[in-house]
Amino acid sequence: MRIADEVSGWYRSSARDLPWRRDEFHDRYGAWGTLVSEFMLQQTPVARVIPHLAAWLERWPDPAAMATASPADVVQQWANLGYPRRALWLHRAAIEITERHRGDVPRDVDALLALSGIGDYTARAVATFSFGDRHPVVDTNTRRVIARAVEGRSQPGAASRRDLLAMAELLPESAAESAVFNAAMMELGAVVCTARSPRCDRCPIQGTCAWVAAGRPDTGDARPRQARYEGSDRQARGAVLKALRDAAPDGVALDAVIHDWVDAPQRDRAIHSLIGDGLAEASDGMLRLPR
DNA sequence: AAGGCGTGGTG
DNA sequence: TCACCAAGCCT
Repeated sequence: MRIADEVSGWYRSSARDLPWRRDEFHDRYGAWGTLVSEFMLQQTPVARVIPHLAAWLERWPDPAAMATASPADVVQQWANLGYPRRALWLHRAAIEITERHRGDVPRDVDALLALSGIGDYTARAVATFSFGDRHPVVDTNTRRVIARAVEGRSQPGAASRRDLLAMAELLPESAAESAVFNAAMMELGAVVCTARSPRCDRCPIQGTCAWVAAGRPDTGDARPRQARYEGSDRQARGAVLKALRDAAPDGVALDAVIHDWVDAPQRDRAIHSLIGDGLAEASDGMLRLPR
């Protein structure tokens, strides 16, 4: 209760002005706008999402419009946002929404969870931030704030569904207040209670934070480490897909795809795994974005 | 359920 | 400089 009041109060006075927090954004794009923004924000920083979001929604203003696009168009428009499978999942979700829900983004969390590319975070984010319902919305920021303020640890553990219960404990009674609080916890983790250099001097709950009270101890970090990118298969996939985007719509001759790549077997693995994911297709000796 | 999956900014 | 990190999801 105390945490919610303090964090929500801080949020109301100092939240960043982001596109998806504006009334006109919701008036114009409704829950579809929220859904698209949440897909883009899955592991891509806010600053990189903003320039792409408006262009996407102008081109495909509702799920039915997106459902008529080709996978190639979607992957092309996704550009360099990263993790391009998300573009395919968003496209598939648009088709599912059109077929199962008459083109309207569902409000029910279970219906949202049943859509492609939507998990615990995105389903509850849409239900909460677009429809105003009362759910625990837990992302990496929320987990870090709870780990520190409540549990007195320097970093959260691996993501777990238990996190939903921990956040549910802190939620205000009213749906409207809980929506603000969910956004406020994410905002606090994003700009104050950051992963590396937390700005505790500017924190609204510094006085009640268990981690601060304990002297900000290093309690270790059990989160799984991200694998090295340089030299990885992921890097090769990224290079192949960039070549296909740059050469769209015709594609690239199969024997010329990232021809200078030093590790040839790795390049071939990348090509085949992209085809397996539906991010590329081969025919007539050419590799191109999927039609 | 641990590991795979892009890309770019930063402390 | 370079390892870390980012409004996660899927298998």
